[in-house]
Amino acid sequence: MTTRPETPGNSDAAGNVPGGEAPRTLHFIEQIVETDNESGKWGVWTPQNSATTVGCRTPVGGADPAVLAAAKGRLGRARVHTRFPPEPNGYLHIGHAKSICLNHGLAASYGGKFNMRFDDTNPAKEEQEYVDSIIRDVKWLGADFDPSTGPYGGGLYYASDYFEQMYQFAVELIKKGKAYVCTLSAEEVSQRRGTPQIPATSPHRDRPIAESVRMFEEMRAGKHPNGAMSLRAKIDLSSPNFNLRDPVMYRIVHEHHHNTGDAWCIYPMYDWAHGIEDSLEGITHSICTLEFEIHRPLYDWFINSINEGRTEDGSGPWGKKIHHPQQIEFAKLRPTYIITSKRNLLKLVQSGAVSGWDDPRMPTISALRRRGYTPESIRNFCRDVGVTRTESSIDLGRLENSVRDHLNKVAPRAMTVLKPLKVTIENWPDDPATGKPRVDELDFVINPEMLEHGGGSAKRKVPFTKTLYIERDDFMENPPKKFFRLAPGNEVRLRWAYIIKCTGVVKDDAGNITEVVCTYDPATRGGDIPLGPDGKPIRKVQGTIHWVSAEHAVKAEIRLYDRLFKADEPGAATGNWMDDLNPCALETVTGYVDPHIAQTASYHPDRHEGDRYQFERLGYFCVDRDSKPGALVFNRTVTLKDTWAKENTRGG
RNA sequence: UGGGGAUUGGUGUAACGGUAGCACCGCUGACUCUGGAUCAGCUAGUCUAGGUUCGAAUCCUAGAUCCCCAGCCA
Repeated sequence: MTTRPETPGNSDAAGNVPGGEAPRTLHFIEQIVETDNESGKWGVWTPQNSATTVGCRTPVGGADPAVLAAAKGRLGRARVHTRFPPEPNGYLHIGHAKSICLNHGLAASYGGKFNMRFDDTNPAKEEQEYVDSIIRDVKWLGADFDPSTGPYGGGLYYASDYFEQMYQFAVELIKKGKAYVCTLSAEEVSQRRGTPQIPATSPHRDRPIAESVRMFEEMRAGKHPNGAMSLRAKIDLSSPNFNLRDPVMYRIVHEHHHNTGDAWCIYPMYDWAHGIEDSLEGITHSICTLEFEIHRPLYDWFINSINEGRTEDGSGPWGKKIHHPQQIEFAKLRPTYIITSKRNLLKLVQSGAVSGWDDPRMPTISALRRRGYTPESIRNFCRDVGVTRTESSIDLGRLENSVRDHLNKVAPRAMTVLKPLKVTIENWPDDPATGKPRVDELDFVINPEMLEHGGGSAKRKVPFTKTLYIERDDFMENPPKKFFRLAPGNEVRLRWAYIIKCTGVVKDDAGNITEVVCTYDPATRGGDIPLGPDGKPIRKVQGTIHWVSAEHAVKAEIRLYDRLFKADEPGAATGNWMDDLNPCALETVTGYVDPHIAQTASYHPDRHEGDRYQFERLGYFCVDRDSKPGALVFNRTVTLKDTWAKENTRGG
């Protein structure tokens, strides 16, 4: 059995931590990398190829010497160089996270480099806003591509920075008789595409080379309108693989580009551009999703065609051979209960079904961040689901479990009441000095998990007095069996405080319960349970509920999020995914927040994150960016597991 | 009815001709000042049919099912 290599850094993007969990078997791409490393397929890192590539937007100018030293440890190692190449035509979503973790994780595991590259070859769809958001999201996820801050950073690149080089290569292909200018309209090309049995046709594939060169120059010079002509590769009009039926390499698009402005009016197609981008950057393993598998012959054909007539030492008319990376495909991540198509996500945003790309109900990285997800939890999730060529769908519950797992360990606890019910402790004493109800300051353990993990017994105070709020769900006048919470005549523990007993209820004219009256037992303060003569506790309460002091708690807007879709595969049954939108995916309530949290919780614009907490017995919550001084807004990231609710529904 | 892929418990994933394992979900129980967490246990699987072999999830043959491909999108 093969297992993961030792990680040069402290932890890789896949989330493996030295000395952490048991070694994992290698997934198929790691096995390819290992095989390549053993055979020396890609050579080793040298000072030359370790330096940043031409076109890098993040040169290692004032780099931290320590980071550079780490990068130096790369020298002599087998070369592994990956990249994440999104088109900036939308926000990144959870599916992209898998690719980011995979690519960055590979670079980190094998002491290689990871490039961030924008595949920005279609100005009609791309925007600077998307470029900015993608950079923000990739960095936040922890896939540091900046060579001056990340040991595996290979730099930031734009495909559009290679346009001149791509153009020169295209001219070269024309001159080699491997490409020609075609004046068929898009519609005509489509009509002549043929069928699996019938070959395509093109009247222009034998256009004289000189004429194609001249016309291609005219295309670049802007002498022709959109769609008037295109540059096509001369491959095989009868190939069963339609990608090889003389695919278009360049089209005319008179449109402003977010990076190159108006410098160009011809733009390379994906297949032509992508291999060149990978090659120029020295990428070893060009990882993409399964639907590109059928493009791989074309990926290879283009690079081989450029290399035809080229030599290793650069002698001869065409110069030196260019690097030929290996394309590898894997199955994309498809979680249940969400959609990831950029077109449909855009529709959600534009239709107003959500408030924006970072609406916490969205599956985008920025939405998950706003919702309270941690980068660690997303990385762990991506590691857990694995990397294969099998198309599968992942239960969204696993993502939710992942963030619960992480937040359980790191989130401070607090008590907050979402749907309040007033509780009066009728035997609570007054303070003789003021004549008002006494205020008790009780100890509250900030995070019992950290306590267990040796993180100290950090505590803070929480005020208790005569009038409290508890959760409305935690009281029932006529409770079913196995209801461990408050009910008439019943005892319950108030978390970190006293055991109380319900002695009565107050109702309004309509018969609704407006208040619960209780007595408290002073001997049970702070969790103490009086011992009997036999040394054993004289009683045991089954339930512990959370509470806040009515006088001290602070009101806050709390947004309770649920899944955006109520179908595990939106649209599968209804035929229209919009029909499966969950109308209850957002419920806003005014809750009563622990006064300590109300004072200290804040949003951090620099990190685009708000403080995260566990509101005990309810779930994990974080401060939203809509918060204003004195008016906090919280998002519910995810609920806690609730076996009582499950039991309750099961029982009917 | 062309070509390219895929198929292991409910879900995801290991196995690389030699004991079908792991995780999640689910179910039991223990523990617990969160009906949380933690711990222990249980349930459940090789798409089908042939063949090769001492031995097949793995190799061969045939079939089934699902996904991708005929953008001047990526």
